Amino acid sequence: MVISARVHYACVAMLELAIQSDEGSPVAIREITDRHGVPGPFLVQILRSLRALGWVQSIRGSQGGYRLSVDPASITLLDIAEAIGSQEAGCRTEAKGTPIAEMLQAQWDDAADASRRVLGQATLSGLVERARHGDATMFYI
Amino acid sequence: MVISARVHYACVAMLELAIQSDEGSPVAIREITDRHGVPGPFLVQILRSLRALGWVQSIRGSQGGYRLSVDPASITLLDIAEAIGSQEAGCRTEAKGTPIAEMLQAQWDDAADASRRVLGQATLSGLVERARHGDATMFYI
DNA sequence: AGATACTTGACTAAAGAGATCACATTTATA
DNA sequence: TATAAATGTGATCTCTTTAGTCAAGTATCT
Repeated sequence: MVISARVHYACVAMLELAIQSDEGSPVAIREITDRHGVPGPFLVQILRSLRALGWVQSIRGSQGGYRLSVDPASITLLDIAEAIGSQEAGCRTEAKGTPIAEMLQAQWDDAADASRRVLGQATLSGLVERARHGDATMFYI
Repeated sequence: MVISARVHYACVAMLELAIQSDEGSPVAIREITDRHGVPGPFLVQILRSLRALGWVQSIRGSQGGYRLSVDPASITLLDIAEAIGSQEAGCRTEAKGTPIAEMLQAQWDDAADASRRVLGQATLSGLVERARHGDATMFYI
């Protein structure tokens, strides 16, 4: 499970949208880039992917922006990492299927599963809750 | 924890040496490449790294080869992955230290730790034992 | 001597990550 | 209706890492 900048930014964006999903107005890209120092055009690219997944909705024009279009309790960091990230988990060794290689592969898979289990339990809503209770500086607005 | 081909091959090599550590004669690179289809010159490069770590010993000349120079019970897959692999675990996000970013970072760290815990328990001797008992085809010679 | 096997250092090709840009389109609001 | 504020789209670019290669040299057993 490799966490690239792309995946990290995608999670930041989803969390920002989840936090502000109560309020009616959509969130502009600028709001996110300003707060997190994410390169603007790069975030656009990532939001496009998120939109293609049906997880966010975009509103064009003045006062436009993005809004979460799914229940934040139904999306985990694992979902985002697997949807946005590229490599198909673990190691693609191929080569010859010797017993040693197979045994190793099983270990790599076990390790990857352990990571996945952790990330699969972190829902957006859970993280938002945690942030709200744990740290007062989470309240913007 | 990313398992590159380099790390995988390093583990294959260490396991091969561990299996044949009983016998007096060293193991030639050819024996390993023949059995596992690893590109020869690439394996040489990897064995150099392992030698620099003090984990294997090389014997030059005819009838030469490599031999394990540490207790196979003292080396885990995690040790090999961290020594041979490049990236310093997890995600180097930097950017701004917002609460969201920190919270995410903690999750990435948790996930990486979960992987490490799995690999940290897989010692070479443990794997060799398992292979010997679980699968008769492990016996070469 | 000669075959076998490791030593060393430099080198290359391909892929992926992380952006960046220009230009088009949509919409609220004055 | 003009305009500013936003997103939409596709192409492109550079840098780093990964995987793998090559050539020439050195040591040792038989």
